[in-house]
Amino acid sequence: MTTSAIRTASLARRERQKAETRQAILDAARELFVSDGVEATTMRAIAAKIGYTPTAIYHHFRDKDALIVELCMADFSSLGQAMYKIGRIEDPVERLRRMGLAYTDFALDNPSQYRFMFMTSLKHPMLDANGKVVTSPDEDAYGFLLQTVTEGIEKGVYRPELSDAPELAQMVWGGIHGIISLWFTHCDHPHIVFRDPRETVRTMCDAMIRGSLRNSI
Amino acid sequence: MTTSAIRTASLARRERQKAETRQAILDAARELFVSDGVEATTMRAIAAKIGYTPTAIYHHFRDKDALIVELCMADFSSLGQAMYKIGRIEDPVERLRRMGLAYTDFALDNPSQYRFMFMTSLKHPMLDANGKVVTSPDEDAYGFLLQTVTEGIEKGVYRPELSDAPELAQMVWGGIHGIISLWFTHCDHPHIVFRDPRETVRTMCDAMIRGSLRNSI
DNA sequence: CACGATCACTTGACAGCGTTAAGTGAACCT
DNA sequence: AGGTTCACTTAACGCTGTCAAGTGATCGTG
Repeated sequence: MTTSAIRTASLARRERQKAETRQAILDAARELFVSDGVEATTMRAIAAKIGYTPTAIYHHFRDKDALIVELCMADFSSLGQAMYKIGRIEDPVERLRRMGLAYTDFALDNPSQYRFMFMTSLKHPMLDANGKVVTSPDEDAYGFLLQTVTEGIEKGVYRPELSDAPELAQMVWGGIHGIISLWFTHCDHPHIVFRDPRETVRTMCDAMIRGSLRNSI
Repeated sequence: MTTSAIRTASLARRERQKAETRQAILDAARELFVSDGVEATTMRAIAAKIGYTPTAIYHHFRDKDALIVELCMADFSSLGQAMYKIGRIEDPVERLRRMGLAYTDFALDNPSQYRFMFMTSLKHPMLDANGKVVTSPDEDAYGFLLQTVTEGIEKGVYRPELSDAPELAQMVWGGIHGIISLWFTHCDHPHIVFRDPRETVRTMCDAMIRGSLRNSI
């Protein structure tokens, strides 16, 4: 083994070890965020879970928010992939409906992630080292939604007054998001009997789509 | 002046003074909550604003949450009154539409209040001294909504499969809430161009109602 | 081999938070 | 005049996120 080979090998090991503790921090943080909530999870608790001191975390992440954002990015990616799978469906209206239901499943299956993905405004949104916003187009769920409603508009399936793709997209997204987030924050309300959010979303999608089509059925 | 008259007079003055500082705390808290947000507002800041020490607040409110809830109650009342005014409209469908728009106006005109009314889960919901939930029926906005959709169902204006009033109510409420809350948390998002939420809500109400009516127009 | 540098990590602290036990002093009733 | 009440203060507690300074193993180089 040459000296340079040893050098690179040891360097690689150092970097691998650093990456490992970084990942350990992420794993511990994710677990605590999910079980206790983001706000209630302390840097000290995350550190204790992996046997480090709290300050060790700051060698891997600028602050608590950066840690949250990092986990957020992974979640956006997996949500985007769930949307991507549905992209195959030919009919843009049926695809829109299915995307809505898949989005709802994602939210209800990952409530804690959903909370900090869509129910909080993160201070520094996901920026990479160059300061550019990180979103690979393959994973951009909103992009998929926008494209799906655009296809519908171009095909002329929607009523003529519904020609603004962003408005249509935000109507659908917002509508579903509202049912989900209201459920998350208020399902225990003593005076309101909440219906199963999946059912309500389904009903909403049907009503909203039916009311948006040119040929009302 | 009799002694008993003096007694009651001084007692009344004491109580009035206590009520005044209590109100001063509420006013200061409201102002800071609105300008800085609930989370960012500290008990110390509220106290400083009215020239007291932080601990003084605890003689009037059990904790910070109780302070928030107290303000919340006033806001629920004024939202309820806004809904009540619309109650006169005869046609339950048009009334529903107008309630949606009024709700949206309330939310966008009082963003900070809306945030902690509907976008956070309060630990101890509004309970009075007897432990009963405080909501005078005249001010229960959700009750008005429920009644309005119920009237529509009874009149037979909605499609037969939409016969569950709570589901219908939560569909409408959730849908509007989603557009509003998404706007609040994400309107500054660098990659998403948000449409005016009032417009989007209007479009949604139209589409949702059209898609829910028995006689699709 | 020895020496200085690197760097992941620790120590010990800081300021700020919500909250509380104990104390103070003016107004009150007897 | 003396005792009680009570709105309010003082001083602290334990908690948080965060950081400056230090440590020690590992490393490249004379």
